[in-house]
Amino acid sequence: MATDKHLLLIDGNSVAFRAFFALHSQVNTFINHDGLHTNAIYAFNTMLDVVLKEFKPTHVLVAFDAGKTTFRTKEFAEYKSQRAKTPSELSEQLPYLRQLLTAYGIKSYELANYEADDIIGTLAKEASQAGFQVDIVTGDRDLTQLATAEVTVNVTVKGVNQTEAYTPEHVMEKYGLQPKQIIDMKGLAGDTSDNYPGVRKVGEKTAIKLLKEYDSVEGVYEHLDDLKASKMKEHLQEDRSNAFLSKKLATINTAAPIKVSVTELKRQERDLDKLIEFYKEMDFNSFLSKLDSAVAPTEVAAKTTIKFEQLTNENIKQVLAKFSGPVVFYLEMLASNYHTSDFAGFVIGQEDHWYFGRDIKLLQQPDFVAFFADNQQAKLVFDLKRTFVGLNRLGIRLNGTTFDLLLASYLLNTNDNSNDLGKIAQLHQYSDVATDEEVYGKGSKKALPENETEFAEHLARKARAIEQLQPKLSHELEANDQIGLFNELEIPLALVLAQMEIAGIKIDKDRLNDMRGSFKERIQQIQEKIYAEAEEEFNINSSKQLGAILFEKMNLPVIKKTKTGYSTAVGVLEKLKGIAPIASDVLDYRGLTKIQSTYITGLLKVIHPEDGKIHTTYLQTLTQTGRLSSIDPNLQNIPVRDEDGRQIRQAFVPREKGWQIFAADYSQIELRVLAHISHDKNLQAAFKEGMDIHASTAMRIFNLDSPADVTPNMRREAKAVNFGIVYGISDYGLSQNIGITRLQAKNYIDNYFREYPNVQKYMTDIVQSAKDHGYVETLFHRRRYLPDINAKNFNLRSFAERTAMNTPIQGSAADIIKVAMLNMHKALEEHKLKATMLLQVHDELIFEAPDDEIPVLRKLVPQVMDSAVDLEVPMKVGFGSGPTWYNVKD
DNA sequence: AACCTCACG
DNA sequence: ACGTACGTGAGGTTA
Repeated sequence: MATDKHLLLIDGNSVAFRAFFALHSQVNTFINHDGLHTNAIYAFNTMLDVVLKEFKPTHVLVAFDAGKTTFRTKEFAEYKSQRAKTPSELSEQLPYLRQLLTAYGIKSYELANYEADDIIGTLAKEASQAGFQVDIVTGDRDLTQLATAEVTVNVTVKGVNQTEAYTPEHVMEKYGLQPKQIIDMKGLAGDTSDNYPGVRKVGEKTAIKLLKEYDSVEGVYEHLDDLKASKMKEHLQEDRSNAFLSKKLATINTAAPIKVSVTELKRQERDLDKLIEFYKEMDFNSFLSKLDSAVAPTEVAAKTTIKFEQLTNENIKQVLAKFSGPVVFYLEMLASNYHTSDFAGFVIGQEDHWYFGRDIKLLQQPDFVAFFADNQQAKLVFDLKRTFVGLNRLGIRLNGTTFDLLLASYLLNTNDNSNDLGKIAQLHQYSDVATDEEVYGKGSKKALPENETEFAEHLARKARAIEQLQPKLSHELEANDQIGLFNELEIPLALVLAQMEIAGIKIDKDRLNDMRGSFKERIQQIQEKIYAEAEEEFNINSSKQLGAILFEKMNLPVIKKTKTGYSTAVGVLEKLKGIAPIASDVLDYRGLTKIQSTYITGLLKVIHPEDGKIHTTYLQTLTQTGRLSSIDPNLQNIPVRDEDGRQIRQAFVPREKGWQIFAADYSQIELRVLAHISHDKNLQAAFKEGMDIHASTAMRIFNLDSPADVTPNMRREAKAVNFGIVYGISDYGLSQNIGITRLQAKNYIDNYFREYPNVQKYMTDIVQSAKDHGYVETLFHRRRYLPDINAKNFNLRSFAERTAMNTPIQGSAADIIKVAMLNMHKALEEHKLKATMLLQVHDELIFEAPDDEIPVLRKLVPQVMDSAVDLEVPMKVGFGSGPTWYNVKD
């Protein structure tokens, strides 16, 4: 494909717009020293680097819109008139984009009365006739009408760093239309964002159907008489002129009177002096340091120098004695699992005195051990839990941590959930530290740099970044009213989680091995049955092959399709059960193989060879709501709903004979949280009276007088409504979930909101608050930004709205159990119990304890969990114990 | 690496 | 008209 004639055309306004919203959540952190917003410039620059690298064009042009009036507004005064004004934070950035492009040696162009689209269309045509390969980059799908064999239209997805390439084939795949029919589709469907009408009640779907039949708008109207009488036909007739007008508006002009020719667009070298000046003006330190490494490519990307000294047995005493005030400590482990990873090295220091060591035994020197144990000696770290576990493996107890850069960054913005110090530093405008990928590489090539100085300097830079970012992030936490959440919840919780991970849970390996044998036989039997039914052998695990068998060979009805083929998901197979026994067998097969691969062999693989336990890793800084997640292995999704899978829990046992597993869970914690934050009297009454909440909801939404009138099916439906409420309900979602019509679902929801009016008020208010502030909060001030809450795109916006409703509920529940865990950990210590907290599964805590402590736990655990917070409704905690996790019962 | 499927709260 | 339930992780296949 390499050619010496490759033209890249960028739709400047459209990409700038996408760039602006890609970093919209950070619009107030991307401000330069003159108070100029820079988020769109930054993201635009990133995009530019990506596409230049990807397409390696010889010629480049960025086209901009010239102004509001164009030949289209002459045609149709309302064109784009509904469009909200470009935010001033964005429009102030546009002139600087031109500066950036100039420094990059790239021409930009605009033309009075024409839009950027028309410039691009005209040049694309001209260039492809002149033998150029052309790539267009835009955020606007309308441009896919320009796709040809020579012209590829790359539409930005997920921000601006990724594009989807529309060739004519891809347009066909996506829409089932040829590129030139895109304008016919727009003609019929109209475009709300550009504010032209199309035909009433005709959307993309209907338009595509019509065009497949009649090819074009003209074709549709020529054959209008063939259509049988319908509302749609009436609309088509009435809106005929709109359809033709809309098509005209959607059509890109490929003969605009432009004054540049392709040959003038040859890409020039970047003007490094200009670019450096520009980046300094914008405070783009990360781009600056990249530029440095481009100028002097052998050096690690960082712009200042750093000094360090080797730590040795001889100087430890003096080094430690000299410290005063908070000390930064960073321990490096390269492998993904820190419970088993080798130690690579460490750095310790303060105020630009950094001490580096590769020999981990140095840390075990008594002065050092005492230093770590000293609660009065403040330490600053990155990833406290990881550091605690690492030191614990060396027999060292870490106390006195006052700051964790990773945790602080997560609380400030859960959207930036990287675990890489370098990346996090960059997000906070600190660029003097490389990312691990830059220094160590990735995948199989990940390794320490050969040059030890480079390694030491990388660690020293990390330490310095922690120290320098601490005041800024602490200040931001304070501004967000999150100091309590940070100091009193997440920091101490990191230590509790670390100790749970370290404790691990004992596994009965023999039990798992026995199960492996019996599952293997059952799988074999059912596999043979399926082969017999299919009359051939195939890979049942392959949804593609399975689809071919079911829907092509056996001709079963296609219920649902996925992007790539036939869906064979549970719901589909359930529907086929009645007509084809093979569907039911495939379901059984899937159930068994899932248990076998994920839970039996999967868990056997991660049993620690020395202690026979499984040590999971909790991710404390990942979820958007404040929940934990569990990996390597995930112990938060061990089967419980089906009996076959549930038996896996028989392998989770106490670490010693004469001990038991004890488990306690919050009942309906999310609905209780909702009752609390909505102050809804009716919902609160149900909890205060200790009613069965789903039955209570059923009585209200079905208007029943007595609990005895609630049928099991009513309770089931009411339960689904309660779930739906928590998730941010929609009639469609509810109707799908319980198999009723959308109208019925809407009816249920209306009834619900009538019975629980303050819940409805909460939903309305929280969405409005999210729109006003850009984020929502939990009871404990955990924050989630919702950059899409004001999006024009219906899907993005709706999703953000549901998230706004759900996050305070799910997140507050997460806060509450975290408090309970802290208090529980303290209580076990205070009561000097041997009992150990092992696992957390969102609303549930699992312990192991000697038999004689079980009666103590039965009182203590519910009491501690109950009193974690004081809500307007009571908490309820269920609990039980038994010889294995499977057998816990009251 | 992306997709599908399915395990949990 | 739009097309969905909220939050996760892992194994297997396919590209």
